[in-house]
Amino acid sequence: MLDIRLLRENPEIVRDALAKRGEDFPVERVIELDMEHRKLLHEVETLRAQRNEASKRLGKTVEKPAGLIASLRQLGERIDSLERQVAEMEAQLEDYLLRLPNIPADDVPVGKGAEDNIVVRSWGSPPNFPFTPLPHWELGERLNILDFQRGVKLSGSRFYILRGMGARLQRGLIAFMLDIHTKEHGYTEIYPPFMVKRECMVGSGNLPKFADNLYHDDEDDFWFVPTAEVPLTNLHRDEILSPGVLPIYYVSYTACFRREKMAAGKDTRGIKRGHQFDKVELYKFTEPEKSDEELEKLVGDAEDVCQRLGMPYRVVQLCTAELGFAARKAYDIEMWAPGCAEWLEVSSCSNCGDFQARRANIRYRPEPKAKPRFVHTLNGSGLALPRVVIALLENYQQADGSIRVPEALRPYIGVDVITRQ
RNA sequence: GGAGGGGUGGCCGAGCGGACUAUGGCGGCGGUCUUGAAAACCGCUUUCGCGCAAGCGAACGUGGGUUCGAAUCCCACCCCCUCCGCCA
Repeated sequence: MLDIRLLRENPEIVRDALAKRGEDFPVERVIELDMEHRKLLHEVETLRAQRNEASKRLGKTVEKPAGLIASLRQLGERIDSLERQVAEMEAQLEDYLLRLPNIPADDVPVGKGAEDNIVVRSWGSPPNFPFTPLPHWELGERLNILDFQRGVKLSGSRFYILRGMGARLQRGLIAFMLDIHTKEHGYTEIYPPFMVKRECMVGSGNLPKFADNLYHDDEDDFWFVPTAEVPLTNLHRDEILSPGVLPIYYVSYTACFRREKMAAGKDTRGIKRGHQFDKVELYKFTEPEKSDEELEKLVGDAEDVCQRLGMPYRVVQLCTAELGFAARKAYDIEMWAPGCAEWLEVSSCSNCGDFQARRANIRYRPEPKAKPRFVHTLNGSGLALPRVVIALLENYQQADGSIRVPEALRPYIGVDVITRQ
């Protein structure tokens, strides 16, 4: 959520940001509504002050004059009706504000699509195969560690089964990543609920605008998390953090659930895009002045995982049009997958500034007794599991279809090579 | 799921129709005293909105209602505790 004052005082900044993102939004209508709202609020508060004052006097009298009570009743009715109008306007205003995306940072490249993203660095080089590398779906089925048919039997398209060393590989990767981030990068591990209340989805920015990508339980109004970013953001919802506690670093493993309502058939092959996937997520709460440098460090923490796995990757800075709703600046990390010959997004690291902090009301006190300020929040995958599994299978495949396990991962997997069981 | 009890400021806890943003205590901060510290004593200790400001308004789990006026009375819901039932 943006500060309404920004719209009041510098609407051109908001309009400019929307144009850069390529989004439409009724900025004028919101400004108008805000003005009407304040006018009415002022009116109702003046009347309330009158009532409070008269009511206080009435309390002190003994005789309780009927005329005064009658006129106060009338005043009360007027206040009541105005209050309803004010509440209605507030609800409207809030709904608009909740649907307004974050303002891109000044150093975000302006662009219209993925082709305008900028590759900021690359690491490693694609392996040279003396044979034609296979895509992971073929490798996985030959090794009997991926089972697509039975996934569909159980749950339909975009579901799959990991079997034997496939499941072990994913589990090992999760433990491997969690260990790196907790032991070496200073993150505290959190195991959160996978279903959360509606307010949490609003706090993180997923509701009200992106309801159609979320799974929802009607009976109890639970929402399935599309990423651990949602529960992690809300860990400190409605809190004022004490001086000295920032920055806070959290890392969390969760399953993630997404409807992925896109063109049927897009990315359906393999395990690249399922309705359920695992992810290790990094999250930071920082002081506003520190969030830019913390984003760079966050990306570095995610890259570290790629490097230890020896996987070729590149870091891409997202242009304005590609930026997520809540983000003011973001980088993606993409691993090269030689079998399906594409760059796979294994991480997206964003600085959300105070956008989520405003929605979720997360503040901190810079000094004892100082006025609370909104924190900045950052999130990044560290990393998304199925895609790392894809890249690993495809990069480490051998001529006989077996998979070498990267050195660093061996303690977690227990074997040096994955072969057909 | 059933029965009973309860939700008040950072924490404990009083208030049960008007002077209550709210007694008191703890914790925290500042001061007096002291070579220093402790003790004792004194003072300060929520947040948001509107407004240039003075100031005004709002919040006692949440939402409704009664009333000139609600932390206080009524209704619904949520959460916590205890007991029972069920359960990985």
